[in-house]
Amino acid sequence: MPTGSAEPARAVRQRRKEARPHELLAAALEVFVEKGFATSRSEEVAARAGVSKGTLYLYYPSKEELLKAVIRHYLGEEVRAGALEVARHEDAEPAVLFGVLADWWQRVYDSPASGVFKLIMTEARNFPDISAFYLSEVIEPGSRLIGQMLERGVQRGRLRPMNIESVTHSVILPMVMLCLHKHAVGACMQLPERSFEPAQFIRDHIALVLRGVSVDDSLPK
Amino acid sequence: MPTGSAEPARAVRQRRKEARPHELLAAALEVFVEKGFATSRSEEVAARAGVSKGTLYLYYPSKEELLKAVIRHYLGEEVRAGALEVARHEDAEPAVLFGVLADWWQRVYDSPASGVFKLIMTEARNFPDISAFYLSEVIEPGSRLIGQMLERGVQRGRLRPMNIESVTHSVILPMVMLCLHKHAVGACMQLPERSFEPAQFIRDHIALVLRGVSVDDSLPK
Amino acid sequence: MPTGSAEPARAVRQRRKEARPHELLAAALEVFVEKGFATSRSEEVAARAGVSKGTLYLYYPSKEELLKAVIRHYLGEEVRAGALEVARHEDAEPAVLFGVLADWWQRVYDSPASGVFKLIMTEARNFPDISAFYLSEVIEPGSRLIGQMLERGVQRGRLRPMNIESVTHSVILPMVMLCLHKHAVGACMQLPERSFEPAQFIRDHIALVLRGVSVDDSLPK
Amino acid sequence: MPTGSAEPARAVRQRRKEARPHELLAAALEVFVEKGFATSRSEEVAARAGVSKGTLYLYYPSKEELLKAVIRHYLGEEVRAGALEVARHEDAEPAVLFGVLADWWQRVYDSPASGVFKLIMTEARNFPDISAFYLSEVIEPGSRLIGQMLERGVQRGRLRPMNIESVTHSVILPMVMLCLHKHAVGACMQLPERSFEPAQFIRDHIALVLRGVSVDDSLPK
DNA sequence: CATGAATGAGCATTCATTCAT
DNA sequence: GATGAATGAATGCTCATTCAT
Repeated sequence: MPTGSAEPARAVRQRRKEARPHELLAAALEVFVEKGFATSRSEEVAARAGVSKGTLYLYYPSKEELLKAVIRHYLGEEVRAGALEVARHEDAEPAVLFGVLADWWQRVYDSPASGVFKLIMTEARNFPDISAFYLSEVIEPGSRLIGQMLERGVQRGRLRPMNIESVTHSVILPMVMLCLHKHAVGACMQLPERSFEPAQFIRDHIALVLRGVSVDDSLPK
Repeated sequence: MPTGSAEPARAVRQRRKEARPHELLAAALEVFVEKGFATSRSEEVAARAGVSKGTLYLYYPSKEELLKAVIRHYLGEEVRAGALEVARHEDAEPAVLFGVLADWWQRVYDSPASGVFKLIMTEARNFPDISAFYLSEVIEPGSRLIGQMLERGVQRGRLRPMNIESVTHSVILPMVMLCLHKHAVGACMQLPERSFEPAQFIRDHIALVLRGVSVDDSLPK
Repeated sequence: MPTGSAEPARAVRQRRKEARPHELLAAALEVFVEKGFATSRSEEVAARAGVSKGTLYLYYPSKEELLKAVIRHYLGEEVRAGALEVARHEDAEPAVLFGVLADWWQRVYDSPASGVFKLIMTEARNFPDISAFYLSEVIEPGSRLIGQMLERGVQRGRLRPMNIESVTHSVILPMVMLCLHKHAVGACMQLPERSFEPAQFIRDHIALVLRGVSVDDSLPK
Repeated sequence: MPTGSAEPARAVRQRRKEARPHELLAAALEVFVEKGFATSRSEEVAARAGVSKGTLYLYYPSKEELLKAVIRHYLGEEVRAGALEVARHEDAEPAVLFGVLADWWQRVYDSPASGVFKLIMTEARNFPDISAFYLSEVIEPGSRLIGQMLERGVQRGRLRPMNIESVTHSVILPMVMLCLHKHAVGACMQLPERSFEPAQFIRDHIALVLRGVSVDDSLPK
């Protein structure tokens, strides 16, 4: 038996085997966001990843664990990237930092990761693990990051004194909502007439908040 | 023959029959928001309304129709009330109108109706009817109302020229998100330390946006 | 209170009360034949008789008892009538007796009683009472009647010697089958092209059998 | 590595998978005929085929489709076989052809296929598909076959001129009725005293009709 | 490792029957 | 008597999970 043909095959097999978890997570995210966790059939996840039902269970012991893995994977990754980005501009002007923020949201909104927010809102209550993870790995660090950003701006006299908590949420909540909307109503209905432009909204909203918190003489004329 | 004893009995029966739909809708909203539509058992809805499984189906032909009825009932009611409220202050100052808005959101947030927003985000994609209803009965009239409010402010020189669309969403989205959060992560996790106060946030956020769109010299010093 | 208006009302009520059982049986026969016993809803029977669900149970203690009453009523009645008719022509020629038979079948076929045969074939196995009733009240006396008719013809030299049992069934079975067909396939499909005429068939079939059992020289030329 | 132990296992599995549909159809026919379609529990069908509820639905998407498959399978098969048989004797004497007919009916009566006639009478009205199938696949070709047989007999001067339609039905209807009876009254009641012998009846009836339609001088003395 | 046939717990829905009015 | 609201047992069907191949 010639091994010449087997070796590349093994290589491909090897590659597949390593790629599997990612393929499965991607497929699962897609299906879960589309149909909701409870109404998603594990067979469809498997099919969309190009494997059979049985194979899915080789990698994740249950549908629930798969869900948690999806959330951990996609959210952890994006948040870490965002934190690094902000850290790199630590000393920048508020306007610059807000720009970095807008960029990050734009990226998240455009990526599949945006769907994870829908999953969290949908499933958090059924799976407290998810709430805990979301709180400790996303909300907490995210809020701290933005809070520090705002506080530094205040200290430097570029931003007005404010309720840091509230403003932080004023920045974050509409962005999360935008992601949710994209995968909920937005996915099955076209907004009518004067259609809504997410990319524009992200910039506009960040700018609006910036204006709202800036000291008067730093406002753009 | 004294009918005195029969009358109240009939009255009670009658009252129940009329009250049933509302009791069922309330129970359904509760359960659907808590567990998600797909994982809610119709028997639990019935039980929480104090009736048996079968009775539920005497009033709503299917779980799905029950869901739609819940959304139509709670959302329609609140939106109508809000529209009337705003209409009554048609000529008021932007600040006053924003105050009316904040009050309305506060009421919705505190009422069970807040859960409907979670239902919509959760189920819209599976039941396009819901998306259509939400768009035509909530988003459309709500946006128009706020849009007009903003435009009038601009015309009178109290508000800066702005992208009406974006600002409208900047006002609405975080409020919707707040409702969602209340019934998702918020329902099973206590926010830690510097705890988040929704009532405060509603006021702060509305004020922030107001500041962001006001002409400079009308800003509170 | 004037009793003048009450008296006729009582009379009507009385009349209704007495007519009820028949109205219910007629409605039940109709519905049972149409939908099959198991798929018939007792509410529909009641509705078709113009009363409410509850009233039905005032007259018959269960759906099953209603079924048995239907069969007993319609079948007993027709068979008794047929027996009398035949008895009245006891001494007639075979040809005349066969004519009486054809007339009886024609009447049964045209009346709602035809449906009872479907009910029996459909439900006999689930309710052995029905089989027993059918056997003892219909098959037994009917066969005996026809058997005697044939035997007398043989004794008088008008009919050939034959297997009485078989011929009896040759007479009866297609007639029963005709009734069944009327309420089964015949009720939801039109026979195509050279359409089948039941009235004609009844005559033809009886004639065919008569010819088959007649002594050669009594055959119509 | 010896594959000797793996092969039979796969073979068994394979064999089961191929055999399943037939096993299920056989079990379904049995149960449906016994209890009636509506009162048959799909779980019992599965159990009688030796599999679990879920497996049934792996092969047939619903109880209704299973019913149609049963009818199509059993009836189609038998009718095709009968047609071939008759075709093979195309030029034979009427008496021979009638013998072939009697044989076919005897086979059908003895086989489980006889139950299908009960199913058709029972369910046709609830499922018009079944009526259509029965008409086009059984009644139509069957009648044509017998009609041609009779016509050829007339042309050759062996049979009297007759109403072909009626005689065709005189041949068929009692046979169908016999099948019905076997699974209805016959299945739960023993005919008393001078017991009825189906095999004898089939021969006798065919002979009776043959005698009824033969030209006088060809009648058996 | 991968497959997909088989399983059976779980749930929506129906409807005969009851009973307060 | 008559009504129809309420009940809950019964059953079709789905789908996560297992395991023999």
